[in-house]
Amino acid sequence: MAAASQASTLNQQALFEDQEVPAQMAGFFSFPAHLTYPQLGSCHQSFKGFIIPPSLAADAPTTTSLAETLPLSSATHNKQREGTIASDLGGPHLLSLQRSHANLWAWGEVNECLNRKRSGSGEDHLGLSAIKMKKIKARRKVREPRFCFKTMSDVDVLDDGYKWRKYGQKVVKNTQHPRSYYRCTQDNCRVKKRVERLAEDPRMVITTYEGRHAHSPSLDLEDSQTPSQLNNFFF
DNA sequence: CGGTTTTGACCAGCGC
DNA sequence: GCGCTGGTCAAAACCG
Repeated sequence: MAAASQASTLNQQALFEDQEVPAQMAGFFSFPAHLTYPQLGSCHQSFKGFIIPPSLAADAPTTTSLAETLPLSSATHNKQREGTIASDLGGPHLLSLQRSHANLWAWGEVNECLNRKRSGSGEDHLGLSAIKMKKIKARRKVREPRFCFKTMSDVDVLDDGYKWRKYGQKVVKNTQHPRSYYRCTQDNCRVKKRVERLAEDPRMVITTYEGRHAHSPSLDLEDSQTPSQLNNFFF
């Protein structure tokens, strides 16, 4: 489990589900290391991410659909196009997302998707068929809030500061890489996560968190930063 | 020896 | 109703 927790270069897309993400947050940016992120906990490495607003994310509850809806190229294509989150923050302005020219590509994509969503054009939203959407909505009723990352990494498990126990592994249809299932080891914490590699590009790891931690990240880590200050980083 | 991983079995939801 | 698929369980194996 923990042996695979050292990722080097990360390049991620983040999908916030069932959460209110400020509209100004959508886009590419860099997550600094040693801050606490919702459901991720304390990240011990910096990574680049792509936030999808909940208005878009709400219809993409599975990692499969995430992979389908977000072009793979958007992560790699924007390596140098991200804004930044200031790490020296405090008070209400925890986030400082720079909406620069260099970020236009990402913003364009988000806005385009938003417009499509608003106008309700077509039967397909983000490439999902009506049947699939129906299926997804049916399942969403009983699901905890989820949060997905698409990561370019040679290791599967992101070091997020929490302790996980693997409880299953499954070969998913149409993929050559198995999906692994993890559960938070903390008592009374029902958070789960799934880790799988993208069929189209095995370099990409998709991590899906389900539920919210009811506790702080593991204390045996060197990070002594007060999680309470940053637990509501986004929310 | 206790915690973690592996892996086959089982179950529930869904489409046909 | 049946078969397929994803998700979970649980016993055995593994490891520090």
